[in-house]
Amino acid sequence: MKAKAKNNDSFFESVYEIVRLIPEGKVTSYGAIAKAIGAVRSARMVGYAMNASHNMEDVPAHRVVNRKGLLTGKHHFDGTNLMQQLLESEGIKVIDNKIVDFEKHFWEPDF
DNA sequence: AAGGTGACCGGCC
DNA sequence: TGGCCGGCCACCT
Repeated sequence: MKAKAKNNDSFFESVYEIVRLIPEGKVTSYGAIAKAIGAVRSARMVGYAMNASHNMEDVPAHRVVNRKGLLTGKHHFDGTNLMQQLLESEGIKVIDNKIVDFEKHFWEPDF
C-alpha cells in the first residue's frame, strides 16, 4: 500500500492547517501562509508543501497563489485550467491565469 | 551525509 | 506589470 498520508508532524502539516482555514471566495499568497506559520523565509517550502497537498482533499491549494496573484501552481493541478475553474466557481475572477482584484480577495491567515 | 530541488519573495530597472 | 538575480530553507534521493 502506498500509505502516503504523511502523518509526520512535518512542516507540510503546518501549511495544510493554514490553507484549510482559507474561506471560500478568498485567496492568499504563499508568503502570507509562510508568515502565519512563522517561516516568512520559507515561502518556497509552502509551495513545496502544496505539491504534496495533492493527496490532501481538504487542502484548497487553488486558493493559494503567488504574491502577484498569478496561478503559478495551476500547472500542477489535474487539468490545465482546473484551478481557474475552481476559483471562478467561488466568485473569483481569473483572467489569463491572473486573479482580478487580487488584493480585494486577499485573505490573511488569522492567528 | 551531501547535494539538488522548488506551486516563492523582495529589490532593482 | 514584467524580467532578472540572489537568498532562503525544508524536503527528497
